[in-house]
Amino acid sequence: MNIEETIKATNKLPESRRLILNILVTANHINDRIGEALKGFDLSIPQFNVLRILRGQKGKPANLSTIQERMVSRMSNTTRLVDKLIAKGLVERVTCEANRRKVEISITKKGLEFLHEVDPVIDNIETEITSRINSVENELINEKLNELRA
Amino acid sequence: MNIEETIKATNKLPESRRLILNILVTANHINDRIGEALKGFDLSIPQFNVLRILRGQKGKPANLSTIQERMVSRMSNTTRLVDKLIAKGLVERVTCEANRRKVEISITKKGLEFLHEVDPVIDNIETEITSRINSVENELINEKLNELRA
DNA sequence: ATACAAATATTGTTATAACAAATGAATATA
DNA sequence: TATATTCATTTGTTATAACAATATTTGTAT
Repeated sequence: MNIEETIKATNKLPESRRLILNILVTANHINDRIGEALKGFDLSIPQFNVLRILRGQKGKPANLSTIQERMVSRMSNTTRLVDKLIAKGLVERVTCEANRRKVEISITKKGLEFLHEVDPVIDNIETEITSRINSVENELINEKLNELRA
Repeated sequence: MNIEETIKATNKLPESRRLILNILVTANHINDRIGEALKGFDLSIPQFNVLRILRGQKGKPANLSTIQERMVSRMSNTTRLVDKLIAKGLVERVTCEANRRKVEISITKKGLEFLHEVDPVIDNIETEITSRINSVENELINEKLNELRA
């Protein structure tokens, strides 16, 4: 289904707006699918995002600003987001000794095990969605999206 | 800049996740740009979205469910979103005589004039972003995004 | 007609996000 | 060294979103 149908646009959209809307609607669709799956794990998308970032650190702790700059969707209060993950025992935080303004945040063993359970569910969704186009097309869209953000 | 750099991914991303992340990050980028511009008009993105939907009705009022199914980002409480627009005098609501469960929502003259001011600002952003790729590429991405949502 | 179910919107409540201000620590400057 | 400035995070407050429950009207079956 094309975007015009999807959002039931009544009048013809200019080419620029059509692409913009399509990207936004598609992103929304993806978020809905992933968010729905994460609900089964009592995890929000930003929380999942932070967990993956911390795992990506491979043991090395991250401070708040590092997390923020790597998040898909930048957010104002990452502190409280981390608080939630700490409350669940998935993450831990110690104040950095070298620079006591900073904090060192890292994923716990429990957090890693938890992610390990969640991963395949999300992987399935991601591959299911992207499998509808081929590798060449995938790569092309990647390039073009990069250009749009340039 | 590619997504790996943009989100500073430490390890190589599988092709499926890379595309998914790229779409999400790009959508976020677009929303940030548009949201920033709308702030000058004291308007949120969903509010702007509703106004455009109502204008698209060309005089014919819309009820809540119609608005919801046309929104880029489906939301649970459209009632209160419309309330905000009514408070600003940009929209009006009367209960539908034919089916008194429904309401008839329409954009006011003031709302139309207001949109007319906002439009060029958003148009500029949309064309500025999309002008970085050509028409053929634009069309191709549109098609492929449609397939991803299929 | 009456009762029951479905449609449509609203309201209440709780969680999350956005924004601004404040804290505390490090660094630069005089 | 004292003071100001900047940095990194936290906290308070307000706005918005998500979720569940509640009207209210309509449609349907008996």
